[in-house]
Amino acid sequence: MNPNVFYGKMGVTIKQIAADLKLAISTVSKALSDSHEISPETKARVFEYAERMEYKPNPYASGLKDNRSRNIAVVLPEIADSFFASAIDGIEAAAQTKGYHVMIYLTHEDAQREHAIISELRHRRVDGVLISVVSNSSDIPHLQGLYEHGVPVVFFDRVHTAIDTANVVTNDFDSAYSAASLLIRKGCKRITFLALRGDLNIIKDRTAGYLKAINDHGIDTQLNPVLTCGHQEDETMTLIRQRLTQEDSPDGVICSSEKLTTQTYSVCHRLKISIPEDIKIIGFSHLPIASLLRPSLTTVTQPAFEMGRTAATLLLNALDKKRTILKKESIVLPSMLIERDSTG
Amino acid sequence: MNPNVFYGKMGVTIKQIAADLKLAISTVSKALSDSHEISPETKARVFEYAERMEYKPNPYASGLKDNRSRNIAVVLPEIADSFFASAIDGIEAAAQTKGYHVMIYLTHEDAQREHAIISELRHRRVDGVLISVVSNSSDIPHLQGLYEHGVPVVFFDRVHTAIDTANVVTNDFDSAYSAASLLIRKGCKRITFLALRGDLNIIKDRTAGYLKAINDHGIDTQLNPVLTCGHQEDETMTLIRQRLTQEDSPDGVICSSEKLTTQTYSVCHRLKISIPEDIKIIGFSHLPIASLLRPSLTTVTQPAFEMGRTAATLLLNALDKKRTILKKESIVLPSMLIERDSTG
DNA sequence: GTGAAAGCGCTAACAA
DNA sequence: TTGTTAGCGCTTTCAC
Repeated sequence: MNPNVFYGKMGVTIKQIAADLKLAISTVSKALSDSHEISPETKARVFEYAERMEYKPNPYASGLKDNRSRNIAVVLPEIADSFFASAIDGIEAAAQTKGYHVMIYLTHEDAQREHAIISELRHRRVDGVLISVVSNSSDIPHLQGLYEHGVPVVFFDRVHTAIDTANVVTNDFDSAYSAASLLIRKGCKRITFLALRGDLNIIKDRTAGYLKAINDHGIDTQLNPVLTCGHQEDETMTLIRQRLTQEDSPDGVICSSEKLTTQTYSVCHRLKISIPEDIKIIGFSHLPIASLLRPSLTTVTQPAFEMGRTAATLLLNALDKKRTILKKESIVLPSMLIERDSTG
Repeated sequence: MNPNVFYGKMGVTIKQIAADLKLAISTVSKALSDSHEISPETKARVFEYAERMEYKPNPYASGLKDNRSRNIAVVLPEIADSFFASAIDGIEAAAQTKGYHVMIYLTHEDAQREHAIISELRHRRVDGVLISVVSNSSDIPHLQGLYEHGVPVVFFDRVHTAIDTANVVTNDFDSAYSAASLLIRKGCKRITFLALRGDLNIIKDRTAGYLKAINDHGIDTQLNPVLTCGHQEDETMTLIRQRLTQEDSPDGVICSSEKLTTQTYSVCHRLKISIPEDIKIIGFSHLPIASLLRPSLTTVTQPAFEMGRTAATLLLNALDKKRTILKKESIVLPSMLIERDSTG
């Protein structure tokens, strides 16, 4: 069969159906939406014919009227992080049940890229935006603009509190507090907290929780510092290696992100520092295979799927009611501290 | 500030600009597209005003004309698998550079869901589709229909050869052959190949490569069987556990998917079967942290990012040329067998 | 109960 | 060089 037969064969339009059935376009439109002002016979004819022709309304044509596409955007720093992968899973689940479609945008921790993406989203390609930001200090005006122009925004995980909208987070402060307390309880005297450069609320909260625990236990803060790492892999690995080989090297580490966690493990493996004997490690990570690591990793595990689903549901509910301004609220879903072998 | 001030404040339209500048709509349109038939002065005025008003064309309004949205769909079994996460990364990278937008659909290994999604995509919400199918036996008519109705389809990884379009795969047969050869070389006498239920080309190819290796080495096929697992976690774990505890239990396992790999590791850990002494393991997996597992895992690692990017590029190039029928071709990107401790 | 017509935001053929 | 008009596919008044 010649493939060109099909070339450009588009779906049937309402116009086509109207012509074929010798009806007015509006009659067909009403019939298809099961309007009461159309006779049962006509409806039947139209339905049957539409079915046979596999008619499907063009979503963007209908959307043109009320300016909706039923598309939402998800803007993320990266996707290779299992937290974000699971979050997307949750978002997609919520979207599918509500008849929305999910567009993915990756910022790769680059504020400029994020900026470009946000700008692009002003064009009304999507009805709303779910975002986990690159940094707190960047791009507030743009996000604010997006929001003000009728594209609602819901933050999740990495939030901007400067913008008055809904967000979904986890209890970062408390989790870090618990993590530090665990290490202290396990006898660690020189803990290092690995923070992430970039002015992020979640990192600030985790750091604060850690410091509070150190303080509450009356421990020397000098010996239990915070080490701030960047997003560059080589640089960070070097930093971690230096820290683990210096004099008075730490006997406990809390890694505030998934990447930092795996990087720390790598360094320990290479330097043959044994976990948990020489050093105990806790990672903020959603890794499903934490238990298969060498040794199995004690984690603060975020409710990633639920956070994604909750954020999406908040957004979608608003959209369904055609509300583009969301009540400022913060939904906090708890993380879990799961003890495994890396804390001995 | 009262948030309601902004409620529903949409972007400026070309109509608005025309009215404000006392120009015809078409003049503005042409000016904005830098048409040669508009005077420099008018252009300047329009540009400047559009800039000031932050005018952005509505993508779906323009798309209505030529029936394009510049959206593409990516249909995947799951996202928690690091292969697919990386593939999305590659797809998104290609899309961003070409000005396309990526929509994600998750089938969760469910043929019905896949079917529903494919149907939905017929509605011209997207200009093209990248898909990694749930199964070979399902849904050919629907995909064919999609394709024939002018929505080009490119398969990647899990392909349908029944449809005459482009696809991107990796050298599954050869990789499995190499994997089996490695185990044989390492002295394994009773290898089990864990296949995945569901009529997938990649699994068939991997299985075939494995069997060929067994044959080529003149080894007893009875003692080196293929065990087919399902997608249900509990069921699969039980199956694996039974296999590893039976009489004449295997001294080598090749896991044909990422999930099977981690499940096999879990079982070994629980049963305290030591890798690689009691059993050697190779996994088809893109896991970035394979080296951190206990013990580090020998993998067949797919070029996930490249596969995604290549598939997207094929599709996008066709779309740019308004070709909706793609030449039937198969691009094969090589996987890498990376030896680590799990094969001793 | 059905149809004509306007309009969503934009492009493009054709007039002026 | 600029403006008028028609039309993309669909919805929604408003007439008949």
